[in-house]
Amino acid sequence: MQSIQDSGDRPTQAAGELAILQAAERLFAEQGYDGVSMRTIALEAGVSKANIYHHFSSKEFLYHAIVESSVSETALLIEQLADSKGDFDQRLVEFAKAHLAHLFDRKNAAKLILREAFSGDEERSRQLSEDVFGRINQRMIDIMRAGQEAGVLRKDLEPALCVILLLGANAFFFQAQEILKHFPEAGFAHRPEQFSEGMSDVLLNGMLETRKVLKRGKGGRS
Amino acid sequence: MQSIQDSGDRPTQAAGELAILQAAERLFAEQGYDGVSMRTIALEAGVSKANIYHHFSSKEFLYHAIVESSVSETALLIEQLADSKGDFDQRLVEFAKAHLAHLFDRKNAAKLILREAFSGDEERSRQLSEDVFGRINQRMIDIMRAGQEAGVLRKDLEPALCVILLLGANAFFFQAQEILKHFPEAGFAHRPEQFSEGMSDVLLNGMLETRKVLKRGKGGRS
DNA sequence: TTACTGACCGACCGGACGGTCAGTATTAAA
DNA sequence: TTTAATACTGACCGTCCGGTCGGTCAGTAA
Repeated sequence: MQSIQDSGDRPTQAAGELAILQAAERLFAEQGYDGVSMRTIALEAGVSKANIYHHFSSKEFLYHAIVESSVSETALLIEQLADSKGDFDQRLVEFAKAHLAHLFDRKNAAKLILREAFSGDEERSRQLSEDVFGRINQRMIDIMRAGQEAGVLRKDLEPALCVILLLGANAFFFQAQEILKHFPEAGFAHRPEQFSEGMSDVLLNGMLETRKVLKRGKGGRS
Repeated sequence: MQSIQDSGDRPTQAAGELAILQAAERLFAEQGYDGVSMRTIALEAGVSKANIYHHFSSKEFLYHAIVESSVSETALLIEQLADSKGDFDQRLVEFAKAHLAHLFDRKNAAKLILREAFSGDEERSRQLSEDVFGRINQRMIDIMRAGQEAGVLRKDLEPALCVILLLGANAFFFQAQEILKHFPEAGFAHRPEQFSEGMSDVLLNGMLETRKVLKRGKGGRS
């Protein structure tokens, strides 16, 4: 539940340091690097600005500490998710659902990483590709390949494309949720797992060799 | 091709004003509101900082002028796209392709709007919902409904979900392209229209009542 | 008691920020 | 050619920025 470093990696973590990290993570996620001042972070954390510099050598350093913490934690969790067992299509549906749930669970970290990824900075995006996306992308591609060899997944599709469509749909829904809530017709905007079901339904039906009925109570309204 | 106000809405538009708008659009799209200073815009536009204030009353105002210009232009173009003729599935494929092409064509405007949409600001996202996304979303939903009544589109799917999956896939690809380029397996990262084909293939096969072969040369490698 | 440490603070620095203003070119109608 | 408006500029303002510095204080080990 808590965001940053719940168990100490040092014997005694100063009370202020944790407060700083938590406040900074929230603020950076909400307003971006340039949108947040060290004064605001200090105020939010209930410490002096000088105290931040006692723990972190610069604003840049503090920001990266948070990003990297989010990155490594997220990468780990998602890699674990990708290790699920079961049928190919079952695994995919479960993963999609868990992945989306994770995004909302660690909202700030996810926002921060997406912000970082889409910032347009050449160096950052390259590094993120290696640290997070590359690994989980490769993991997912392996799963897709296995699905193809098992004769379940269509062989004429690029595995990477399937992965991007799945992860992209989740990422987009996560980013756009606030906007989707304004659309009266998009009831799923308020229920991520409902979106997940529908999304998996469409994508899997488009990607599998033979169609499958995923929903139980299939009778739609009207 | 040019970004902002090619035909004058005033008899003589000051040379500087256009330069300001173009520079500001590019910079805001690349670095966001907080990341760009009025000094930088002035320098890039080749005018004095005071001159910007002669044409625009504040930084906020300049920013909104650009966002709104991007919004109205984009909304118009996309609504026109949605008016395409032909078979239901043909229309959808064509639209998806044109929509993605448009994103890349008007890169700065698209970046700006997405930035604005996902900024998390309650008011902004609400306004954008009404001004751009709401209208084209509704237009697309109508098309989907027509597809359902014609018996082409699966009736057990929420139309809004189909729309979001389609537009979301494009938006995500546009945002993530720089990152995708780092993935050796994702060849489509360098060719948007190739992504468009694959994406339409999967989505349509997942959404149509009966499957369809979209690709002509279907034999994939290996 | 002394010596030392890490956590923490208020006050301050140079510089960059958004924004203003008096004044100078430039243009076009009279 | 005068006049009036518009386009434009350099110098300047108060504020806030990231970052520094001298110093306080509680804890602890010798």
